Amino acid sequence: MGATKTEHFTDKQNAIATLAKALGHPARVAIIDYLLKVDACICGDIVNELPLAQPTVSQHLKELKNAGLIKGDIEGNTICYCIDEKALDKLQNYFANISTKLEKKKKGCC
Amino acid sequence: MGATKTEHFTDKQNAIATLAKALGHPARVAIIDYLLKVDACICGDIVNELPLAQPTVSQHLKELKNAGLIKGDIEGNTICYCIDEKALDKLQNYFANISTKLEKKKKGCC
DNA sequence: AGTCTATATCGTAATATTGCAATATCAATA
DNA sequence: TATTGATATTGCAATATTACGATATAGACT
Repeated sequence: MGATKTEHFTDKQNAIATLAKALGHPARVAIIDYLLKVDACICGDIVNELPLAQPTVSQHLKELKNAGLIKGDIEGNTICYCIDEKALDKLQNYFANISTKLEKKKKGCC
Repeated sequence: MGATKTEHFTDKQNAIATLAKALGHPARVAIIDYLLKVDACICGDIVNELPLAQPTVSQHLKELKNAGLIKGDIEGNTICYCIDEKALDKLQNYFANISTKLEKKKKGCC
């Protein structure tokens, strides 16, 4: 035991959970924030922006990449990371959908 | 080592990470889905809806509650869980904000 | 009081995540 | 081709998460 029973849930639920999990660490939220702040996405200085050692940052970048939240093109010597809009659209849609559903209810017991 | 260095990140980043982390497991996404689906939020049957043992479900509910995503009122014998709109609004705003920022860019290098 | 039902907590095993030093890789450049 | 600079990978220790059986708690109903 100890391993998540992904097979018992729907693909959609697993997909949202995977994306949410990737954002479930402040360093990775900080990375997304930074990629948004920087004008272009030619970024080789993410490591300097974060209060973590280089291998740790590299690992967080890998996880964001695996989850599909960012993509990284090799740009000669450095790597150009940027946000993958598709994944963020998925999340935005999910939460927008929840909000409209909650609007419609509004009678709730609590 | 091994513990997340929350103190090095902003409150906002930590707040989003906490909410996202709470949704970072398919069972918890499934719980939110179920609470949305059910008309009223008088729900004592979440355990029967999930393919997990009762203590496990209880633990997931606790985590959602700690993160502020749901609230639970004791309703005599059972407990009435329902979604806490405030937390979901926070998430929706966060992703909506990202989307508009991404709209404005659009020139990106990737 | 005793029983049933719903939920929480405890204890614990299996697994995953976080963080970093050391090391590897690989393109650019001297 | 040797060196430098940027990033990835490996290996490992500390910690956290996931899951569940056993047990506790507490209201409802005999």
